[in-house]
Amino acid sequence: MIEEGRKLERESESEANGRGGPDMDTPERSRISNPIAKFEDSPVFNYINNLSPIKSVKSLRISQTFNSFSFSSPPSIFTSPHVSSLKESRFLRRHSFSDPSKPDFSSDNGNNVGSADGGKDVAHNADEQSLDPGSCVGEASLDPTYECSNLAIEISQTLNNGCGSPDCSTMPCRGIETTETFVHEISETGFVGSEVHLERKRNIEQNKEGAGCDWESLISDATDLLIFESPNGAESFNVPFQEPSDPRMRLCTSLVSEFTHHETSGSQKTQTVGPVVVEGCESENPPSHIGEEGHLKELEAAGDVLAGTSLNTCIDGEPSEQFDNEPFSGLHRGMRRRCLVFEMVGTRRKRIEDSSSSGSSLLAQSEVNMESNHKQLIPMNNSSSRCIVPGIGLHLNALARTSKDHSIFSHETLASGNRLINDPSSTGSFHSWNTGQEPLNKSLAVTTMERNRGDPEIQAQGTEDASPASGYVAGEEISQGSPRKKRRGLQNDGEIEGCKRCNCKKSKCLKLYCECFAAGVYCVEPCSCQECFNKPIYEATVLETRKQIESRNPLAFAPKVIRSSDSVPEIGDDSSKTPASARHKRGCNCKKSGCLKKYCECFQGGVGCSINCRCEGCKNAFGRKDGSVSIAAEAELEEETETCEKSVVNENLHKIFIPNAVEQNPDSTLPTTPFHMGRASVQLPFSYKNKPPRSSFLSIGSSSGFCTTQRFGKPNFLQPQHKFEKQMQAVEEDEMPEILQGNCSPISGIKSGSPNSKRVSPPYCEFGSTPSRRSSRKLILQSIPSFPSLTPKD
DNA sequence: GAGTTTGAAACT
DNA sequence: CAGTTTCAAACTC
Repeated sequence: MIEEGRKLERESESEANGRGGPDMDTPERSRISNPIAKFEDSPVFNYINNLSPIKSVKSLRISQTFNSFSFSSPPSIFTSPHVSSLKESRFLRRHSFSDPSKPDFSSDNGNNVGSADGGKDVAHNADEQSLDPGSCVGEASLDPTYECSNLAIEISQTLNNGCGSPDCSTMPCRGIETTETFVHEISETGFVGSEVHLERKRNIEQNKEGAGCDWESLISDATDLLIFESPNGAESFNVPFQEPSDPRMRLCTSLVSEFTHHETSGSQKTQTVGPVVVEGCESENPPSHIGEEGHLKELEAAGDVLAGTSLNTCIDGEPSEQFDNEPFSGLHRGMRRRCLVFEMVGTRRKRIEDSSSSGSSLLAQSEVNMESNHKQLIPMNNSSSRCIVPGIGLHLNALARTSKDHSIFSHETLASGNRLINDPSSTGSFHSWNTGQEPLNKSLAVTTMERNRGDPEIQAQGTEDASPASGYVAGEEISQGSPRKKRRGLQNDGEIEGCKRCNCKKSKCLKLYCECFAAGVYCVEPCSCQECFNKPIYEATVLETRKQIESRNPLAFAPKVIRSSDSVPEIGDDSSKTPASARHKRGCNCKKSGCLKKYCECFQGGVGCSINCRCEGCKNAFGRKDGSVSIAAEAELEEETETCEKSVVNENLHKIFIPNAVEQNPDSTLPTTPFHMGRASVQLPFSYKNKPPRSSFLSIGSSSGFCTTQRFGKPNFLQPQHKFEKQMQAVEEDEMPEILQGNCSPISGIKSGSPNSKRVSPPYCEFGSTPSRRSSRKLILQSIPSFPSLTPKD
C-alpha cells in the first residue's frame, strides 16, 4: 500500500506540477471532483473555498468516508482488513516511539519488549481514546464514520488554537513513512485548516516570506495551506514550525504536500483522520518527541498558543516518562498503568496476529478472541486491540463483530466496555482509570447504569465504576484512608472502586505478596506501598520480575481459582460440588482458619476446597474438602436467592465475592491479565449482592485487580442472569482452559505430584499439541508471557 | 489505628 | 522436596 500510495503521490505531484505547481492550492480537490477541478484550479476559487472552512472539511470528510472504504480495499499485502493493518502499524510505530523510557525491554527480550510496548500502547490507546474524542480513531479505522472524522476535526480545531502544532502529533510519526503518516499529516492539516480561512492569503504571503511570521499566523497559514492542500502551504507550514533543516519535517512536509495532491489519498485521509487526531492526543507517547525536543521547545516558546492545550501537554511531556506525567491522561494513565502492563508481555505478537486476522474491530476481535477464540489467547492481546478501540465504538464494534462470535458478544461488549474503562483498566483492561476520558466513561457509565437499573446501589456504584478513572484518579482522591480502610472500603464497595490496593512495605510490590503485582496491575496512588516498583516507570523491572516468577511458576499469575463447568474430572473431587465446580488451582493450606475466612484462598475465591487442598478442619462454606457443601453454599447454588445473604457466610461472601467476582474470569484459566479479569467480571451473571457468586463463575486469580473489572463486576451481575449464566456455561466449557479440562487440568499439571507443592511446574504437556483444544491452551500460555516458546507465534 | 493472626510466597 | 522465613492481607481489638 505504501508503495502504491507513493506512486500515487508521485503521480499527483507530477500532475500538480503540470497544472501550475505550487500555486495550485487544491490539487486534491480537483481530483475529488474532476469537473470542478478546473474551477478549483483558479486561485480565486481556492480563496473562496478557503472562506468556507466547513465545506472544505466536509469534502474531506466525505472523501474520507468513501475513500476509506475504497482505500480500505486492501492491496494484496493486506489480506486482513486494511483498517486493522493501519491500526497495527500505527500501534507498532508508537511502540517504538512510545517507550523510549524502557531501555530494558530491548535488552531483555525483543518479543517481550514488543509485547510490553504493545500492551502499553494499547493501554495508551485505550486511555487516550477514552479521553479523546479522537479515541474514536480506532473505531474510525473500523468504521469510517463521520463521527470520528468530525471528532477529529473538532479536536483539531481545538488543538488548533492551542497547539497549533499538529506537529506534536505528527512529529512522532515522521520517521515512519506509512500511509498512516500521510494520512495523519493530512488530517492534521485538515484540522488546522478548518479554522483558519480568511487569513489564508496573508498567510500565504507570509509563508513565502518564510520568516518573521507570528507563530500563530504561521500556524493559521499552514493550516490553510494544508487544508487547501497547496504544496506551498505545506512548505510554509513546515517552515514556521520547524527548521527546514529537520529531515523529519522535510519528510513530513513533502509527504503532506505530496499527499495532499492525491485525491485518492483522500480515502486515506478519511481513515486516518480519526487516528490522526488520536495520535495527536496520544502524543503521550512522547517517544518521537525525544529527538525533537528542540522543536517542541521551540513550539512551546512560540507558543503561548500551545499553553493549556492538550497538544501542549503532549509536547511538554517528556518522552520517557510522559505517560506518567501527562496531565490530561492522569486518570487515564492510571488505568493504563495498572492494567496493561503485564498483559503486554507477549502482546505484541498477538497484536500483530490480530491485526492480520482482525477485520472490523479489533476490540471485537479481542473479545471474540477472548471468548470464542480461546484458541488464541494471544488475541488476548486483543487487549491491545481492545484498547485501541475507543469506548464509543465499543458497542458498535461489538455489533459488527457479533456475527462472528458467540451470542456472548452482547455481553462481551458490555464487558469490553468495562475493560476499557479499566484499562484499563485497560483493561479493564481493566484498566480504565482514566478520568480524562469522560466520554468513554460516560458511555460506560450509561451502560452500567442501564444494567444496574433496579439496583440502586449498583447504580450508584455503576456510575462510579463507569469512571474507572475514578479508580485511579478518584482513587487518589478517594483513597485518603489507610490502606486497610481502602481495602475495606473496597470490600464494602465490592471493590467497585476497585482497584487493587496494596500495602506492601518490603516486597517493593514486585512479588506475589503484592496484590497489585499478582493481579497484573500497576500500583496506583491509592496504594500505600513503600518503595514500590510496580509502576509504569519501572515497567521493565516489573516485566522482568514477572518473567522470573513465571519462569519459576508459569501459572503464578494465572487465576488462582479455576472455573470449570466440566469440573475437571481429574480433580475429581468433591470439589465438583462447589458451585460451578470451580476450584482453586492449587488448593489451600489452611490450618486454623477452617477455610472460613479470607485467609483461605479457596474461600476467598468463593470456591470449595478440593482434594487438592491440604487444609485442616475444612469448613469451607462453598464446599468442604471432604466434599460436603455448606448449606449456605448449596442454597446459593440452587436458589441463588437472597436467602443466603442472611447467613454469616454469605455476608462474608458478599464482601469477598464482589471482589472475587470481579476477578473471576470466565477465562479463569487465563493468566490474570487485567483484561481477562475485567472480562470475567463483566460476564458474571448473578448479582453478587444478593448472593455470593457461584464458585463456578468465580475464578479468582491471585489478582483481582482490575479496578474496572471489579467495579463493573457489580453492574454486570445485575444483568440478566439467565442469559449470562447460559452464556457463561457455554463459555466456561469453551473457554475452560485445557489445563483444567481433560488430561491437562492445570491442577494436575501444577500439582502434578503433590497437591501441596506450592510451586507449580508448568503443565507443559498440555500446551501445544492438539489443535482445537490446544487453542485454549495456547491462550493460557500466551497469557503467560514468560513462555513464548509455548505459544505459537503464528 | 495498632496490633495480631494467618497462610501464601519466597527462600534455604 | 521439606522446612523455614518473609511478607502482606485479613482480622481483632
